[in-house]
Amino acid sequence: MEGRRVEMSQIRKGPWKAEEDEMLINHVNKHGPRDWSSIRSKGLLQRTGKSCRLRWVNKLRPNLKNGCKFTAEEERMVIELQAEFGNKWAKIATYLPGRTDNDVKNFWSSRQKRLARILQKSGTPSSSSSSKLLKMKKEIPGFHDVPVEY
DNA sequence: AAGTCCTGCAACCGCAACTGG
DNA sequence: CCCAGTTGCGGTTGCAGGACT
Repeated sequence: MEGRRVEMSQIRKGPWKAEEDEMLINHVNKHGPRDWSSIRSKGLLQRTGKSCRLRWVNKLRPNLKNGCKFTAEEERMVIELQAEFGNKWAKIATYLPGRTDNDVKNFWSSRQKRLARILQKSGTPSSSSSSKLLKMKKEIPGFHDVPVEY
């Protein structure tokens, strides 16, 4: 039996294909980075306006630092700005050329998890025996840039 | 060599904020 | 002013691929 019928919604979700990217870039080149929902109403793509905007802002826009890790300098800035503004990722991203709010958010989230792991390991003595989740045996990578509390 | 476990990232969701009719 | 549609934001999740056993 066929599981799901082909989406009645006719709205595509998930990873973007190269042709979709091309179509989106083309639209932005013609009309600028706006009118996102017209892309679907004109039948150019089966994506929601939200999805188009997100794709453009995070991956297609020119001058993005895609796929390269945050530098120590960028890391310092994020920490500092987060302390000042809180989780205002879009605002923080405006201080970091080539980085998006999603980049900053992901960076922060990963960092938080990393810190939590380290705390768990060094902090609570009893926890070391509890679950298999705690078998982070080897020393934490990048221990040098850890807390830096302010 | 082959699972299994983790991690990081792309993209989603819900709601808030804005816009124009 | 209200309402409907659109855009912006922050939190969250699913999964591909690397690390570990």
